[in-house]
Amino acid sequence: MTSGAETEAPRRRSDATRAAILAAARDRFAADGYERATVRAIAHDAGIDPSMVMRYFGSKEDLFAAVIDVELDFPDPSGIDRDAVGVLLVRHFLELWERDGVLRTLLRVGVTNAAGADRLRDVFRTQLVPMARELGHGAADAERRAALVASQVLGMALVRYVLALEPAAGLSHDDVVAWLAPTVQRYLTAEAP
Amino acid sequence: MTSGAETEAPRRRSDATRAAILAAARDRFAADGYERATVRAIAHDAGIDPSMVMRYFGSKEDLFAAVIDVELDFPDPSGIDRDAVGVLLVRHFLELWERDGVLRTLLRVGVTNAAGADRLRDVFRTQLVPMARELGHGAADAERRAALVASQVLGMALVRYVLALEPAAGLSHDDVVAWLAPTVQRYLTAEAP
DNA sequence: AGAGAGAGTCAACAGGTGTTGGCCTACACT
DNA sequence: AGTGTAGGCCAACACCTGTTGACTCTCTCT
Repeated sequence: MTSGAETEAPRRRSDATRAAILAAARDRFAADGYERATVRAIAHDAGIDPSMVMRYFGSKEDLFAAVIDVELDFPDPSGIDRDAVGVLLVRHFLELWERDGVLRTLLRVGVTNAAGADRLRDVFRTQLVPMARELGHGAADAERRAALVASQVLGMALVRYVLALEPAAGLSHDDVVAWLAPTVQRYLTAEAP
Repeated sequence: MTSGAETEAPRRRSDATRAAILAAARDRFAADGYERATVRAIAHDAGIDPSMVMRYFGSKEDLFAAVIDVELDFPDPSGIDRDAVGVLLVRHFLELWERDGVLRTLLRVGVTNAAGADRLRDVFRTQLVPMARELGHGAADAERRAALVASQVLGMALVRYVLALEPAAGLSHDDVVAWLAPTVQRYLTAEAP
């Protein structure tokens, strides 16, 4: 993230610590899941005392909420090329998954933690469903198609980043796009079977 | 493990307890994941003392190993109908997911627990890869195709049973088959892109 | 009937967890 | 220079975890 908005320099030196805690927490949650990512381990990674985590974020749960509260700029659904939406979406997801660890964190934690699952459903509802609606489907149909897309995209993320199932984890971006884009394209634009 | 050696009826009344613990553990692991499924909670569900869990299974880890050690009879890969493999596989998976909770347990735990992830990779390697090979693909290609199938099938299980993403969770079996079977069919039999 | 083992309970342990409050230190401002 | 305060550490708390060993009950076999 290049901070272009802030014209003033970071006055408080606490800002650096706060950022360090957030980064350490993101990585630990992504690597270990919610329960096994201990406050002590996160504090150790950030180079500070565990009690500082509480002072800055209140509780472990609030810290996790702060981690998953970042923006996940999806492509603008309005005016997308109807025939290229599959390629566009798969490529975009690959970049999103690999840029920072937020989506990986979300997936790993969402499986056991209610707040994580909520946020995941939220991403689905505010990003994927509008895109399906933009392609001209009614409300119920759009939700169904968005869910199908989610199943394929999340499934690939699962085998690739969480389970690290070897052949999937080693596929190039182009390979993934070549195989998955037609699937996503069909889920979004093909006639209902 | 089907105990083929014992021809006699279950003599010991401990067998009932053992089964009760296994069932309670399966459900708790599936519902809460590995860490949050405590030995105390499992024992409570099974109606016995926590120490009995240890006496019967040695440790929590061994208990989990026993839970995921059950057979998951997949369809015989030899002599399958090449053009119907998509429908066959998706329908079979739906039944497998909903019959007992083992696969759901595996998915939920596999995300944070190494043993669960191992077993999941094992299922993939011993069941899905041979099926791809049976369809005439070389070793590397078969693994790639099997991984693609796994991504779609596990992804649907994820949104449907773990995240309970509403439109997906409410789809009928026929709907799921109608949408997913062509995807799986393409991953297994279409020419590589 | 008596003995022995199988099945089960109880209470406690050692270690790890999130969380809290008191104390120290170093900097910024007057 | 003196002082207030933000930033940080330390030690402890209450609780929960997996796990253990001693004890009791109850059936079965001789």
